[in-house]
Amino acid sequence: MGRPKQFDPEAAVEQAMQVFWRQGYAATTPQDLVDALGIGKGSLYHAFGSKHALFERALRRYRDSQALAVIELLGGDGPVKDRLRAALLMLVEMDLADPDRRGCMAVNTAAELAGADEVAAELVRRMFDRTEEALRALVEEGRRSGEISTERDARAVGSMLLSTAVGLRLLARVADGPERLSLVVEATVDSL
Amino acid sequence: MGRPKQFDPEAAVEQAMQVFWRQGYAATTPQDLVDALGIGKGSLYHAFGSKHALFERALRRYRDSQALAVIELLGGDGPVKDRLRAALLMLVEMDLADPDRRGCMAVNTAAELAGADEVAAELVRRMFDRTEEALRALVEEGRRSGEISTERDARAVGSMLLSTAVGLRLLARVADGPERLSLVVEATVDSL
DNA sequence: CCAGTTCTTGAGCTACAGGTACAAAATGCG
DNA sequence: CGCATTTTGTACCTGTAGCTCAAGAACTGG
Repeated sequence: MGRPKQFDPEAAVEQAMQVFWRQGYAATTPQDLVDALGIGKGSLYHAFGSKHALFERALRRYRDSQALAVIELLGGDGPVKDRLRAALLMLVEMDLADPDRRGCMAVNTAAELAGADEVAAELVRRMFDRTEEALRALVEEGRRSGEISTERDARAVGSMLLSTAVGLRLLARVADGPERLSLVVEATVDSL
Repeated sequence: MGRPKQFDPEAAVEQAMQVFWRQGYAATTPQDLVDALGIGKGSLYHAFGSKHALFERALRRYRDSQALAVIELLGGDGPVKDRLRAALLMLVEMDLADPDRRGCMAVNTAAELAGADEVAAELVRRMFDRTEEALRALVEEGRRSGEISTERDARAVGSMLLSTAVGLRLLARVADGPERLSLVVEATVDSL
């Protein structure tokens, strides 16, 4: 029924995600989006309704593609500390390899919109919650296997690891080299 | 020597800092600034030149007033761990007590502008460097007094603490309560 | 092949961002 | 007091943000 779409909406959201990720919400103009998606302005608004709605879809896409990837990495096998180190190092490498140094979109969104956009804030909150949950599960696994001390509360350690990881990704935005970030990873793993 | 200014430039920069801190750079309009500073648009541009120049001054003011306060807290006396805990808890309390939940302006600026504004990025980088340096000095003091293990590199631990503190302040932007953040502080201090 | 539906494009719209121009007003100086 | 100098308020300017709409193109069912 009706004329078929001439573009793939998912691909368009993907492109929008890349732009929002690089520039943030406020600094991204409809023209930026039109250029990146390769469709007319009318199509954009017809398909997505508003800049904000498109941002929301982009952020959900980020969650489903990027944020989950890290969590899955934590759930692999092998020594717990090795998994944690591998996951953190992957973040560092990804962040530094990105020519635009965009860091983590959830982190950037928290910093930019937490106070003004409750929908975005809630999405980010949940992403953080999921990540923290995965970290806590990893810690508990390590406690069971004897790799991690049982002295400290697993929940507290999980929260601390989330905090460190979030800080790591923010520092990656201004870091002038990999040394410091790698040190953070080592010190963090060693602290368990 | 000409007509004297009818407003205090430093007080104006202070107000501008509050606005930028709350809303970020891109989301702040000249009108917002005019309203907050209580001066005419002509005076604003005559005195500060551009929105960006005013932002830069606001960020420097943030560094000199806010960022240095934390560093000074670390340099007090008493047990090292107590000082660290007190400093981190103060951050948490301040961040949660703020009705606008603005978090740390340096962190927010890093997230918003690191990729697009080298001047701002450099300012933030230096703030982070100074904080990290203070944390490292604290760790070294703790090592000398026997409060902190000498197994791990002091520089690495200092970087890790910076990362955790930065993460903490970002999480404060979306946190729904104090529990989790307090857990992070305890786990961090206990990890030393 | 026509009716009804959905999509596309680009022009156009209102409001405001970000800044400039300028003349009036307020000073110190000789 | 006249003068140069600086500040102030307001009007004004250009460009663009963010969105809407009209006109038509591409489809489907009957």
